[in-house]
Amino acid sequence: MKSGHVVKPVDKPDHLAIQRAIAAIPAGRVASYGEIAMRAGLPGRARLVGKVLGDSDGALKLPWHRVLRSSGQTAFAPGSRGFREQSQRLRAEGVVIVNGRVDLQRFGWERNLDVELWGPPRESTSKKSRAAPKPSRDAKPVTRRR
DNA sequence: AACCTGACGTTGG
DNA sequence: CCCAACGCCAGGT
Repeated sequence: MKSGHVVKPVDKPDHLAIQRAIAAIPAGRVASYGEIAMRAGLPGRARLVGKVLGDSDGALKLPWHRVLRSSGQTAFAPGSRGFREQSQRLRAEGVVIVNGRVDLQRFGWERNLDVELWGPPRESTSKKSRAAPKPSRDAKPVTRRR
């Protein structure tokens, strides 16, 4: 049977790669659409990641709730069904959400070492961050050499 | 085929 | 921090 005029929702290599990447996010950690695209070998294709998730729409057993925007916010409108669903699932895994936002420095799958070692870029207009880069509390004993 | 629409991201103002 | 402009690309009209 070769007349495959019926294409399954997801069977493209790119989609499969994305699904694998999402499935690989450890519980209790989160990753941005861009990171997933990157891990899937598709840099710059964050949108495709959203597409895949939207199409599958929970049909697949993927940890979709661990995928956030690069800002640390969910892709759903605050207060919406999806927003609450995702928030709840994340909290259930121990992910802290403040103002509908997750600190990617702490819960990101691949955290940014630069920030952990050098602290936030430039002095934020905030009150702190003067002379105390102060690594994240759960920052591992990164044997910072050099 | 042109045009619009996204579970997005980055840069600049 | 908010917003606009692009960049990106698969699908639907």
